Amino acid sequence: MNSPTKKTTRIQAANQQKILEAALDMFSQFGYRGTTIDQIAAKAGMSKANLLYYFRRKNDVYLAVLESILDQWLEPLARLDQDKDPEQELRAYIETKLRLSQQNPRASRLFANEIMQGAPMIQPFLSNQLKELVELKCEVIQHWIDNGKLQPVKPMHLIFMIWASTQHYADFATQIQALTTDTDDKLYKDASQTLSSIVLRGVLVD
Amino acid sequence: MNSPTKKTTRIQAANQQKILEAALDMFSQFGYRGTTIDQIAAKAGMSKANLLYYFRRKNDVYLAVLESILDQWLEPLARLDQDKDPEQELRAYIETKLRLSQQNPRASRLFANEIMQGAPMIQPFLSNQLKELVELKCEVIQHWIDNGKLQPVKPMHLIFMIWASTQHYADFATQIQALTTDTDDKLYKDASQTLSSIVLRGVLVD
DNA sequence: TCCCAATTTTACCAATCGGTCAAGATTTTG
DNA sequence: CAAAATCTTGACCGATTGGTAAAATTGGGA
Repeated sequence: MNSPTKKTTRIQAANQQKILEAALDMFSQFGYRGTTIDQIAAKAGMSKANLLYYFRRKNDVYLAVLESILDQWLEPLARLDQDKDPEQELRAYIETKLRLSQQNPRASRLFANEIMQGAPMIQPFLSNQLKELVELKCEVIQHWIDNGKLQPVKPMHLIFMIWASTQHYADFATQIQALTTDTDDKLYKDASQTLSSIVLRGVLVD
Repeated sequence: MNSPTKKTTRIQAANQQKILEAALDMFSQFGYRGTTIDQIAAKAGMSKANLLYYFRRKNDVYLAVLESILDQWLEPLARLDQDKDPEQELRAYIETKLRLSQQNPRASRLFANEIMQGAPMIQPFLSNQLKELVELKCEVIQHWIDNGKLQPVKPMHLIFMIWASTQHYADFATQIQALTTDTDDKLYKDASQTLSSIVLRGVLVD
């Protein structure tokens, strides 16, 4: 099943997918400790023992789901291009992050949950891949600042600000739904407009 | 113990406090389902049965901790004063929220955790107290916009932005610690400077 | 169609979980 | 100081949890 030399059968592919979907739902809501194998199995429409035929332990399911979302997390930031216009780059970055939040809020919440639990499973990812990428992109932002294209802000904190304000719509969706009756599309449209205008007006040099 | 006519003894006061402290720690990390009574008791330095002498059920502990932080959540936003200068008010709001994040990150994470679990315990708080306050303060912000003091942004989204970017330092502290070696004080000082400058430059009318 | 591999289900296990209770220890009160 | 009140804890309970093994069922290829 996790052997690279074995073929994945039709049933395996289907069931693994079902399990990962169900697991994403449950882990993103209740975290690792708060989610039971039975919950995931029920959501995936199978028995617990059946689920454990495909993934040996609860931990393996969790890691598989986490791994399935981590590349998504790196990708938008990796796109920030030093040689392009900062206004366009930052606007695109905010857009992409909001699109992610809208299209896969559970992934955002899973990530948030993992971080709040102290990131037991992804500490290497944070300290290596993410750290390297963030440092690289801080240099991009600093380059723009040094060239007089952006106001002198702390690059890392600008990145945090964009992460925070775009992910918020996914992570705190329950709160937001209690506060507004806007449709999803209107909500994200207004978010995009507001965040872009404030961030860009706040960092661009005229 | 929860009877309003009974005196709280010295030991009760001390032990209840210990339990709430320990519970804040555990619930903020693992959420309701992921936290056991034994964990809390161990952290509070007592037996599980002793803990249950003071709080009848796990749910009662959870509610007590939640209730102890919810007023903190309303208070900074409640202070936004329509008759004062928006620059000062927004700056103060950001400052206060960052102070909260720095001084009680666990409360922030507990709140985030409760929201991500679908807010089963605080739906009334969200729909009533918080909603009313947010609507009221949206009018304050809209008033400033109508008087030409702020750029025309969606008030609710400005509030979300400030919440998101200030709470992020508490909620994602593990991630931030992996990305930077700054001291806590330097981190929050830079956060304050960056967030204030971007938000204020982004919404103030010159 | 048959046979074997893959998949699913059932039954089971030890450990943990939220909670209860009663007895002994400690603190408070008059 | 003694009695009453409060506090603490070990033992216990039924239910749940992550997981295992074997039996039953299904799928696929010759």
